[in-house]
Amino acid sequence: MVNHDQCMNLDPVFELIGKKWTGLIIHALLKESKRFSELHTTIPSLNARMLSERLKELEEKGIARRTVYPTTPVRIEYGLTEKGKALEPALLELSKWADDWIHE
Amino acid sequence: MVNHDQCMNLDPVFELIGKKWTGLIIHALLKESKRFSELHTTIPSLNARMLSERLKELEEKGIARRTVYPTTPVRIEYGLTEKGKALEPALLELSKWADDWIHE
DNA sequence: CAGTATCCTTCCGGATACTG
DNA sequence: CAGTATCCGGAAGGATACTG
Repeated sequence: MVNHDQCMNLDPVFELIGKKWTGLIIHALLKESKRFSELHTTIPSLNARMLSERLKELEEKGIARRTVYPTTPVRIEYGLTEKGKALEPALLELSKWADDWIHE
Repeated sequence: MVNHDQCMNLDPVFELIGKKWTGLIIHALLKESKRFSELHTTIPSLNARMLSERLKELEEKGIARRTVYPTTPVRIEYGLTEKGKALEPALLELSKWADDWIHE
């Protein structure tokens, strides 16, 4: 569809992680796996429907993983796959850039 | 509005560069300044209205700069500011991640 | 060449209410 | 707790035609 150009690989990246909240969710999961409600309180301004939708997308993209622990009551945790964890350096660079250049 | 949290600085970043085409445009300008039509042919699937809109946004954010050379005919070039150029490491990391993890 | 104007459809995402 | 269903307004963005 598009020419082979070495810069073209950036477009899919932003389609994967450019949506609202996605970066925040990934960042929150980088440190450790979290339950739905933990994510919910970590990012208070993000409502449940959005969170659910984003998590489902991240699962489909192979970035996040949903694990069910059959305890009583069940414990459901979201964590990152290798692919997801591999985003850390990039997010770190973005974060650094924000520190340097975004002053409110 | 939201709690002070060290991860919160990622949200504005994606608001700045998360929109469709933005990453591609910045990447294209990293190597060298380009004219409108050059950008247009570099990213063929991006139409003129979008390109114009994104460039205007990037200017407002202080990431790109529009320079008019009063030659005949006038030559208009778009380049990156220091702030824009500072995004290179982050884009590189994202690009690396794409190479490693996005196989069609 | 370097855009702008207009139209029009799809997608996004917030609020709210409900479920096992 | 961990979500899903539904509704709905507004923004995003593609196509096309036009301008100095």
